[in-house]
Parts: sequence; C-alpha cells; structure tokens
Amino acid sequence: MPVTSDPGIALSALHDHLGYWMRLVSNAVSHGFARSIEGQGVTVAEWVLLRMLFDQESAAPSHLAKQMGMTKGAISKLSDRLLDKHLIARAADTADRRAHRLALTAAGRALVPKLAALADENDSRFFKALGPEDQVRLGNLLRAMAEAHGLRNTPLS
Amino acid sequence: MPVTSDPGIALSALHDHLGYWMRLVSNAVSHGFARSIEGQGVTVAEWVLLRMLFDQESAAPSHLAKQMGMTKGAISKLSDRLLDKHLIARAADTADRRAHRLALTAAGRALVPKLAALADENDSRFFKALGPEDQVRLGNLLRAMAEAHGLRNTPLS
DNA sequence: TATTGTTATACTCTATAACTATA
DNA sequence: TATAGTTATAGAGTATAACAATA
Repeated sequence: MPVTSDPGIALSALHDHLGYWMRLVSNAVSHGFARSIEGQGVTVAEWVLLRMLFDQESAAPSHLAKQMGMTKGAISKLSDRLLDKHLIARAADTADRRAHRLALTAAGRALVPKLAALADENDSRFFKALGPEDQVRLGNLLRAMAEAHGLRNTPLS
Repeated sequence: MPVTSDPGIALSALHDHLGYWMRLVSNAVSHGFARSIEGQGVTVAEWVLLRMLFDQESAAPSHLAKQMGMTKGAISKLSDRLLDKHLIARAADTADRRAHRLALTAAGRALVPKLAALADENDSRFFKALGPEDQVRLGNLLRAMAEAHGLRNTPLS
C-alpha cells in the first residue's frame, strides 16, 4: 500500500514512468559529457554547432537553427560565444547581402576531433555497463522511438 | 566516405553515440510533458516537488534538495514560486528554529492527481510506439544503467 | 511584403557563495 | 563552528518579439 495521506487513491509515482528513467540516464550521460569537455572551454551546444560545421565547410545561421532545433536568436548567442573564442568566423554572403556564412577557424577545426574523442569516451564509459548486445538493443529501441515520432532535431541540453 | 574537409580522419558523428539518441527521445518526452502541464500552471520541476510532498506530508527544504538533486538555493526559488501559487505552505519547525517545513495546501493536494494523470497520458502517448514487450525491455535497460552508475536523483529538466 | 540576422526581454534551471539566524 | 535557509549573482538554454537591412 502506498504511503499517502489518502490511501484510497492509487497515484502513479515518478518512477512509474519510462520518461523518468529516460531522463535520469540521459541527464547523467549529458552532464558527464559536459564535464568532460568543459576543460576544452566549450559547452555541449557549442560542440554540436562545431561538429555540424565540420561537415559543412560553411553554413548560414538560419540553416543551423533548423538543423539544431533552435531559434535564430539562440544561434546568434551561441555564435557570439564561439566567435569570442575564435573557434568560428563569420562572413557576409556574397550572393545575398542579408545572409551570413559561419565557418570553423583553424583552431575550431583542430578542436573538433578532440571533442569527438571525448564524446566517444563518454559514451563508452556510460554504456559499457550494458553488454554489447544490450547496447544494440537500446539503440534500436531509441531509434524506433525517434522514427515513430519524427524526431529529427539535435538534442542539446 | 564521410564528407569532411579531411577525409583521412575518421570522425564519429553526433548520431554515432547512444547518448545522442537518449537525449533526443528524452527531450521529446520531457518537453511534451512540460507542454501538457503548463495549462495547469506548473513546470516539471514544480510537479516533482509537489509529487514528493504528496507522499511525505511535510518536508524540510534541505531534505527536498537531497531528494531532487538540487541545491538549497534552487529549492528556495522553486518553493517561492509554489508559495506564490498557493500550492504549498511554509511553516517554522517547532523543534529547530532554523528549520522550515514545506507541505501541500488543499489546492496543491488536489492538483497532484491531475498532474499524475497527465504524466501517465504523456508516457503512454510516447511509448505506445513500442510494443508492450519492448516497453518492458527499455525500462529494464534504463534501470540497469541507473543501477550500474548509482543514479538516484530525480531528473528535472 | 517577406526574409536574414541581430538584439532585447524574460523565464527556467544550474552553480557558487555571501549572508542571517540558530544550534 | 557548523547547520538551515534565504538571497544575490552569473551563466546557459529557451521563447517571443522588436528591429534593421535586404530581397
């Protein structure tokens, strides 16, 4: 019998929801990663933006906003920080004078592989608790959820 | 071959990490829940505090801080908002005059079952995409991760 | 008129620490 | 001295909207 002031009402507990366990594990993995890259002077959102630019040479802020599921304003703030750190550069678009292009600097390009290695290590460290088969099963279940709900935006926080 | 400026370096992508998929799905579930309860005027963190008080009659802020994995300062701010909404009440501890006791008001106690029902609905809505067996498998995998890493604090964000 | 991007405002959550009252 | 709690400050993320420049 649950310990409540009104035992006549059956009330779901926090841990009765899969969402609770998802968030518990997800937060631990993400916070662990945030700690592992803060020595490199970047946040998780900054890592995502840098990693995306690594594959694209240059991108418009509006394009990154769509890719990352953020607003234009949020991308501006994120870009400002990366510009201050000299990890990206901003240039005017030659074709459309409203538009900008963001690209990695040499320092930014050199940093991405280090961050990717830290991401690999963080993922391994957490999920090695599951055997190899269960890691595959977990990935399949999560991708099935993402597919079923049409989830596409990169998760940041 | 990956499209990068330096094809000689194999670089893990964002979606190569289980942490990426965890966060993608977890964020969708949590944001969906946040939207479903905002009509009741509360945030997810407020829901967690209210749900915990429902089982405890009253609790000290410092106790809630440990339970929820938050600092004393964060609990103070959270409590202030719930006090403003008249969902909880604050009283001096009779034994230790430094300490306080937080408890649900009648309105707060009446609200918790509504929020619990919304939490049930949100969880069902998202995870029905998996069959019943896969829901059990996912829960087992997540609880195994939590157990392996000693995760205990309630995830909020 | 619509679009690109910046800037401003505000709110939530987090973290640290200064501060008070009491033990 | 240590503890309980509040308050202050700052940073990160999110969301909305006002704004200037250009299409």
